Parts: sequence; C-alpha cells; structure tokens
Amino acid sequence: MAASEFLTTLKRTHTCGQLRAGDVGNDVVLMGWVDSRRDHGGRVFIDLRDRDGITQVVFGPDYDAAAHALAGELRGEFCIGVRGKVISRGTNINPKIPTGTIELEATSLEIFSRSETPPFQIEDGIDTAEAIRLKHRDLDLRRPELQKNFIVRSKIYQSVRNTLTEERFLELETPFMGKYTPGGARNFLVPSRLNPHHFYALAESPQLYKQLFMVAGMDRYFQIVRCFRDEDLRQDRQPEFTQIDLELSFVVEEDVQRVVEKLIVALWKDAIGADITAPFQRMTYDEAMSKYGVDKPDLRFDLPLGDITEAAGTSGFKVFDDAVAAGGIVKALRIPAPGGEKLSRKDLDGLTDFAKPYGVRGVAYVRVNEGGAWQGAPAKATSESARTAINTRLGAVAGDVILFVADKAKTANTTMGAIRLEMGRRLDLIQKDAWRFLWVTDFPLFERGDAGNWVASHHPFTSPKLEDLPHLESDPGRVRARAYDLVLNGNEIAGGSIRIHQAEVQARAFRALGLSDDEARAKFGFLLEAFKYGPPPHGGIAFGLDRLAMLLCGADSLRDVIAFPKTQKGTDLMTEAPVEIQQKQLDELHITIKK
RNA sequence: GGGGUGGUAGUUAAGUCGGUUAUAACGCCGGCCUGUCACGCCGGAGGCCGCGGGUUCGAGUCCCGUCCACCCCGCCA
Repeated sequence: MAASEFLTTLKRTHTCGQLRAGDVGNDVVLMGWVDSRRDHGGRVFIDLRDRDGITQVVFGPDYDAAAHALAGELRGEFCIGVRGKVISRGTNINPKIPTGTIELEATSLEIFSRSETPPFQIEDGIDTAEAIRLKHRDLDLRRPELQKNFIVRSKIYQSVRNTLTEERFLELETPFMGKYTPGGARNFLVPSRLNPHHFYALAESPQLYKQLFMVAGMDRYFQIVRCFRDEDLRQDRQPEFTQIDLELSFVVEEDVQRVVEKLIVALWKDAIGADITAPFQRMTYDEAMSKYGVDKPDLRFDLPLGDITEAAGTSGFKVFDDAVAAGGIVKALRIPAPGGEKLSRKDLDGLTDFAKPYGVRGVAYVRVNEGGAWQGAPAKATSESARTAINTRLGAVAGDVILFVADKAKTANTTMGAIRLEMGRRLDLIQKDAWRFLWVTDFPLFERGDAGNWVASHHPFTSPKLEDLPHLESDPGRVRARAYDLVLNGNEIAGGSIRIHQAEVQARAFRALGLSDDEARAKFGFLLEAFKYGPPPHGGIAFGLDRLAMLLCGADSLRDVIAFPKTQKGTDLMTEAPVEIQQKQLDELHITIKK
C-alpha cells in the first residue's frame, strides 16, 4: 500500500472542534471518524468527529469528483482524512455545534480504515445496556460525553501535580506488591514464583510506606496511586481505584486541612472552572451522627434529625418505650409543612419497606394537626406530656409530618440518615448545583468489632487526641482520634489523620486493640523499627480520585470516569479477566486448585 | 453471605388469559435525491425469545434450576 499522502505530506492542520468563521478561505486537513452521513446524491454531508468536536464536510462532483465518488462509500465510524477549503455556511448555520458557522468543501479524501456497523450508536445519551458498552469499551469511549469525563480527569492530575509541587511536595512512588497486613480491606494476593508458598499482597493503600517516607525525611510526599481492595463492589466502588495520597511532616490537623483546601480550590478551578470558597465548614463526628445520621452528611439541604429518646422513653407508646428500655434511642425527622403535605399515606407507609434493609422493624409517623395534636399510629398511646415534649423539641407545628425510628443507636441513626436523604430527593430539597464541602472531625479512635473487641476505626496508627489519652486503657470507646474526613455533598472524598509518632503511644494503642507486642512486631515490625530512629510528627490524607472525578463530571457511576472498569462481580467484560490458568502455570507457582 | 430488578432482531423496547406467520422504533443493506444537519422518499434483510430441564396437544408467556448485568444491605481498619 502506498504511503498515505495525508499522513506524510499533508498532515492534520486542525482538530474537528477548532475551525471558526475566521478560518474561511483556508485550505485545511482534518482527520477523524465519520459521525454521520447524509447522502443527497449530488451532495454528501459528513459530520467528522474527533476528540475535540464535530465539523461538517461537504462532498460534491463540482468540488472534487474523485472525492465525491469515494464519499459515497463512507459509513459510520470509518476513519478518514479530508482536505478541503473552509467555507462559510452563510445563514445556513448549525447552532448546535461550535463549528456550525463553517464547513469543509472537500477536495481530497482518504479512507484510513473502514468500520463494521458498531454494536451501538456512537453518540451521547444512549440507552444501551452497560454490559454491552463495557464489552466494547473502546467504542463506548469514543462517545463525546465519556471523552469529556476523561478530559476532566486528565486536568485533575495536572492540577494536583501543579498545586502540590508548588507546596513543596515530592511525587514519590511506593510498591504495589507488598506485605499482607491483616485488618481492614481484604487484599488481592500475588503468588511468588521464586518463593514457593509465599504471597505478596497488592497494596490497599500506601499508608505505611508514606509514613516511612516521613521517617526518611522526605518532608512532604504525594502520589497519584492505584489501590486494590478485594471487597464487594458498588456504584462508587471498584476493586482497583486511584487515590491522591499525601503525607506531611511537622504538622497538626489544621495544616493538613489548609493544604487540602488550597488543593480543592485550585482543582475545581482547573478542572471545571468553578469557584469554591475556603475554609470549609467543620463538624464533629458526634454532631454529624446525631443531626444527620451519617458521618458524611449532605448539607445541600437542611432537614436535621432530632433525638427524642428522653421524651419518648416513657411516652406510653410501646415501640418507643421498649426500644429505650433496651438501651436504644428514638430518632425523629420533622418534615415541615409544604413537604409533609405532599407525602401520601402510601408514601409514608412505604417508608417501612424502604427502611427494612437497614435492620429496623418499621418507621412510625404522625401528621401534626392544629394545637399540636397527632394523627397516626403512635398518636393514641402516646401521653400528652410526651407528645408536647416531642413537638417542642422538634419545633413541630400544624401541617408537619414527623417520622420516627426506635432502635439501637447505630441502626436508628443509619436508618434515619437514609430516610433523610430519600426525603431530600423525593421532596426535591437538594440544591443541585451546590458544592457543600465539610470537614468531619473528632472521630472515635476505636469501634466495636464483631466479637465485641475494639478495632481501629481509621487505622491503628491514628493518633488519639491528647486530652483523651488518659482513657486509652480505661475507656477506649471514649477516645477521639485526630482524624478528619472531607465530605462533599454527602460523599466522603478524602480521609486522613495525624499519626502516632511516639513508640510508647503506639504500643498503648496496639494493646488497646488487643495486639500483643509480639503480634504487633510480626505485623508492623518494619514500621516500629523505623520509628526507633527519630520519626517526625506527621499526618496526611488520601482522596478517592475516581469519586472526585465522578462528582466533578456529574457522572452517576464510577464506571463513567474509569476508562476500563470492572463489573459488579469484578470481571472485565472486554478482556474477560479473570480467567482460569493452565496447570503448568500453577505448577510453577506451587499452587494446587481446590475443586 | 442476603434482598431486589432485568435478559425478546445490531440497539432500545412491546408481546393480553398459554394458541395461527413474535411486533415497533432506531440502526443496517439496496435504489433515488445538490443544502442536509434526528435529511427525505421507495424497497429489503435481520430472531437459539440468556442457557438447561419440566408441565402441556401446544411455552417468549407457567414451574424448577442455572448464567450474566445492574441496584441495595452486610463488607470496604
């Protein structure tokens, strides 16, 4: 085949999104894919598409007979090069595209490659099953709406690198293949051929390495890094995902937060041109849980929860009284008049089904009438004094609806938190274009594990608050952590903490977690060893970059901002990974498969 | 581990109480067309009704199993 004149001598002069009225009269060369064709016989119109946009190309026998003849063969997704003269479209403009005032009068055409009919339309807003899109991801990624997402994603990388480099951070890499450490997310394991029966673990995060960088005197580190977690997938969770990971020496919480705020402001500006104001709002974990039922409240709408345990405990309504007697709480959500009236009896009864997955038996509700009287299941049994106390506590007035959940504290909060979000959506209370950032602070250092033991709620290297240190042994549940999460519109987008840098405090933390010195040494010995040699005070944070990208792009799913994502079962529909492997490979790895 | 939704042409969907030849739109193929831009007009092709079994004279439809995708709970220090 002869060398392409288009590639060797003509060369591309513009992209398909560049040409404007000012270019009229110029001889240009475009390359791209046939987005659509409209063949009128004597005139063939082609919408030529590349990453940058769409330009209309016109073929006619009077422009170039050979090109016109060849254009008759063009079909969707043919990859072509076109040379032609930019001409004005006069009054016949297409306002839908930026290049709509001009078009290309084609004088030469080369078909680089032909295309079979694609399995779905290459256009925005398609309704095609995601499985089919994922199987042909290369074609899916041709669609402008996905390309836009990856353009934003690329800007995120650049912005992060610029800002952090300016702030004296070093971009450093850490191993993916490391040592398995128990606790936390399940690791993917990689067999070691050279070391029979031994396995690497893929890093679930670079946590320990970045602390070692601090010991090493790197001062400020960041990395845009892949992490791997073998957990069940969700709309916003993939088995491999990307973090923006940072760590700083000689800092306290506010220092980390200040850097992060600077990073976010720059990021929003660079990626989507939005202006964000810092500093962000702050809220303690306790306040978040009690007012919103979650540790990542969506503040784009109000609708706070109320704790009415005290008033409800002796209300006379058995559901409330029993829950409180069993050590639980009663949580209420007051939906003010205009919204409350919109909720039908069916809507309200339906909340019980909505809430069931969270482990509660039901959701009670009342409508508040004139004079504060209640109408609904709890109304009759509830004493007047309790009712008045609850109304007062919630500020309930006629026309309101009050929802109740009575259960163990965690269950009640989680359930009500979910109901609050659902109500926000259903009643259309959410301010759609708002960016509500929030720091959530003062997390508990420990929480109860399945066996009633204490487990680290962040990770075991998180520093306790100094004033809570005295309770570390006597009342671990009371100890707060120097941890902070950054929340955006109800999504946790980053989490971090100030770390322990004193061996003696670390030893106490391990003991509180039920780890003996020997066990601690076996699991984290290399870190403890490093900490013998003058570790600096340090702290850091890690962002879920994919989630950030999802929010910045306004995408519904992480899969729309990850180029080649996995399905919910962790498979790749395009490559069909994971696959079974041959006995020979297994033998090399000294692995026997259990059938 | 548990709960839910879905799977019919290339794509998206319809398909009644189990009953004749499984429909439509878009896409695709052929023809016509010099101003379209969701081009238009005429004609045409295209089906393992996810897969396996069962019930029945007869199954896209009913039953059992299974696979796949998605959503949720648990899980994600």
